Amino acid sequence: MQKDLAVLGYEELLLEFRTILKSNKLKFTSQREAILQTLCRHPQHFTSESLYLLVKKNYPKLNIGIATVYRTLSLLEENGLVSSISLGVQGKKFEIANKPHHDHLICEGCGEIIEFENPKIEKLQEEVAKENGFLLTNHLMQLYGLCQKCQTV
Amino acid sequence: MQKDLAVLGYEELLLEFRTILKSNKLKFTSQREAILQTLCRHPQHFTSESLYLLVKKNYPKLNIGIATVYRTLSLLEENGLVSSISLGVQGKKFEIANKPHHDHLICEGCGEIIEFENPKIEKLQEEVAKENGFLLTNHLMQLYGLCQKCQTV
DNA sequence: CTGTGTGCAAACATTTTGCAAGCAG
DNA sequence: CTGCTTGCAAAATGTTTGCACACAG
Repeated sequence: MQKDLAVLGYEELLLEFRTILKSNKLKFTSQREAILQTLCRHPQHFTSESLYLLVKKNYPKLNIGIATVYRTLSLLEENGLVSSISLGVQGKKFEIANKPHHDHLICEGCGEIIEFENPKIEKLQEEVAKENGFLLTNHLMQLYGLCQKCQTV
Repeated sequence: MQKDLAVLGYEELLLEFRTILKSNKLKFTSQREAILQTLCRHPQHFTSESLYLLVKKNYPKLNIGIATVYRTLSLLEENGLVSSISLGVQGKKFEIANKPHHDHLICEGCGEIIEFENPKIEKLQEEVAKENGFLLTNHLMQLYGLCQKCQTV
């Protein structure tokens, strides 16, 4: 259903976004552009709040509101340009979806997030789903632990 | 660190709870008992709200408050008697931790949750952690899809 | 008795919504 | 021009906290 985005640059994502907007009769605004641009230039994991603050800082003239950030993130997520993970304590985080699916290793000490992919696990997940009669659409895997640094503290 | 609870019945969990309370100089109250009992008798996945409503219904004399449910769930979770998963849309859910670790298959159609365990995946997760220098303490894996019923609708 | 636990309501944090004005197409 | 989009503030949601009274130990 959803186009595979592989590893896209900003230009391609922007084009993708404009296409989606057009086909839904939505408008391309400077706020939406600023949010997409910020997500692309900072391939980190944002909370709604932290993304809001960064956009505000980088585009002071825009006078953006937090509601717009929420609305745009929902829009981007619905269309597969952004994906989110919900961490327990740290709340929900978003990242630009310009690379293939991956999962997360999360340090409980310093909060660092490492991305990884493991095809063997993915295959086993498919098997589990099949055994239970499920048609898999998505999955979420987060490994919690201590990174090398935090183990020695 | 945490005792393995295997598959315990209510009596054993109750004893465990009382021991934990005593060793922390906390008190065994009828509210705490009612919450533990309700969790045991209904091995489903509760939200704070749904657990609150059920306890309220089953123990009308108790006149329990939602704050007590939150406080007790935190207490139980800290001590490993309850575990929680945070679902995207459906919010956070709790279940009694009287069986060994397992993960969840979640139907996006009807919300049904199926539990499973898969040692092969667990082993691969350990490997991923090791490759990244992580010391694993915990993990979360949720597979989303459509159950057999919902595929045909 | 003592100090922990409770219900209640207020406080909080986060996200959503209604609205009038702004602006893209 | 039209109607989608915005910022703002209010509302809604989910969770935590302060307090005076209750009650377990």
